[in-house]
Amino acid sequence: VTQVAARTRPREPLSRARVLEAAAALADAEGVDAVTMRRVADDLGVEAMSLYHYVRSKDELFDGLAELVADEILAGSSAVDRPVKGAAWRGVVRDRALAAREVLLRHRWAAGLFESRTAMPAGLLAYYDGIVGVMGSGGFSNDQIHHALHALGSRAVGFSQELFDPGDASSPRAQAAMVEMEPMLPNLVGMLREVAHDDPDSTIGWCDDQLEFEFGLDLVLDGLERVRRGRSGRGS
Amino acid sequence: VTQVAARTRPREPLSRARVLEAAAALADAEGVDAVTMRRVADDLGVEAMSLYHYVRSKDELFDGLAELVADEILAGSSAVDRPVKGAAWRGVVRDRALAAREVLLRHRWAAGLFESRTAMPAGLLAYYDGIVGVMGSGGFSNDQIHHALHALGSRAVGFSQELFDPGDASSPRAQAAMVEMEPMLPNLVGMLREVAHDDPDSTIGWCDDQLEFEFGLDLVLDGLERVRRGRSGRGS
DNA sequence: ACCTGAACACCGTTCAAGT
DNA sequence: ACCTGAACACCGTTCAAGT
Repeated sequence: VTQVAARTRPREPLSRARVLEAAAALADAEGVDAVTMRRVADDLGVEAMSLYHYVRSKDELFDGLAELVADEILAGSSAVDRPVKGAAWRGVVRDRALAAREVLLRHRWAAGLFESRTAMPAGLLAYYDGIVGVMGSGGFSNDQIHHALHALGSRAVGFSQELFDPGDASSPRAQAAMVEMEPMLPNLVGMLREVAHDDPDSTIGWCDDQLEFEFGLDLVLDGLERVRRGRSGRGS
Repeated sequence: VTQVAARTRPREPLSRARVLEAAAALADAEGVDAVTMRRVADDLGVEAMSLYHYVRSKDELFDGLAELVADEILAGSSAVDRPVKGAAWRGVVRDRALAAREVLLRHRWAAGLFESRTAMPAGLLAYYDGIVGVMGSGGFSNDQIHHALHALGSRAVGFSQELFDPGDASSPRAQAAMVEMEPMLPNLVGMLREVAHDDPDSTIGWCDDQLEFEFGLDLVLDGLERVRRGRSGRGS
């Protein structure tokens, strides 16, 4: 796609940063499966083998992509930095999670990348370090914070699996599928029908992802605040 | 691996079920990346092309694997079926989530499969239908149940991303890494040091996955119970 | 009907060779 | 030093052919 530019300025030197940026742009545009060594090289107007001077392997290239996005998350969350006393921790953690979410919505392939990599990107570690700091200032014990990070799970970095998305609600095909499934799945279909009825504006799908993300996030944050205040048996 | 058996009984006919079972066994033993058409065929003592009589493509084979595990989850959770009135919903949903977790611990590749597939396996839909039924009997509105499923996310089917697992805690390599990272990540390293100190028995890693899974699950379930009782602004 | 062999278009990666 | 071309060992998949 950018081959014309590459030909016009043919001596722009390759670099690890340029390789990663090209791979990220390709993943944004065509999905993570489109990212092959040969294709990234092609977009850079170069041969596949040239990439190996800046990246040890394809695996390491994906590690680099994960770091790229992790750094964006860290940068985005650093903007949310106000003094934390007591219950104010909640707003800061919430806003940081939502800031992280915005980054991941720009790079939808990144969530899957975080899950598949074994090593945690340095930027993500730094992001977590900030969360730990905020919660510590808020009055949580380290043990409580540790549990809290697990309880938040990927929500802390702005995503949760969209495991439950029935897809396009209003299409004739979906409506027919609902009728067909109703005998097998009476409770589920009944629920979906009512949800769709209550909110006829959500024509694209049944589920407002942003709203549901915030509902789940708030549910966990509220629970953690109760732990912090000692109004729960947990976290002892 | 089972080629000897295949040679001994050379006329055992192929079938979609046998193909899926061979693929699942291979994934259990060597990870999901080892599952290639050629390798599955090899394990069955057959040529790669033969599989295409029972499976449209590799993608459809993975769909089949997801369905296999989903059916196991459904079967395992069906065992948890006691009368539900009011607050008893919580115990049933909890036990079903933990039963689902046991299945996923036997097939560690399945969680990733659920996330990567776009279509939800029929068994998982049936599982969710059961959860909706239980929560409905417990007194939740359909709208509340819908939010609840999103809030539970993958926890409802027994897994959550292990996004935050620092790995082997007690190895000299890890200890050296801690010292090295401390200036950059003071809060995180401080937390981990204290957690490791409080629980010196967890020598394999810092985190007891089962305990953390239950902590997060209970936090969400407690929050949902509060929603059910109307003690929260949410769920209106 | 069920299975196969050869072939095609793709991969990641190695190596020796170019400039 | 940086990039390349040919080659290797693997993929998923098509197609025509075997039994």
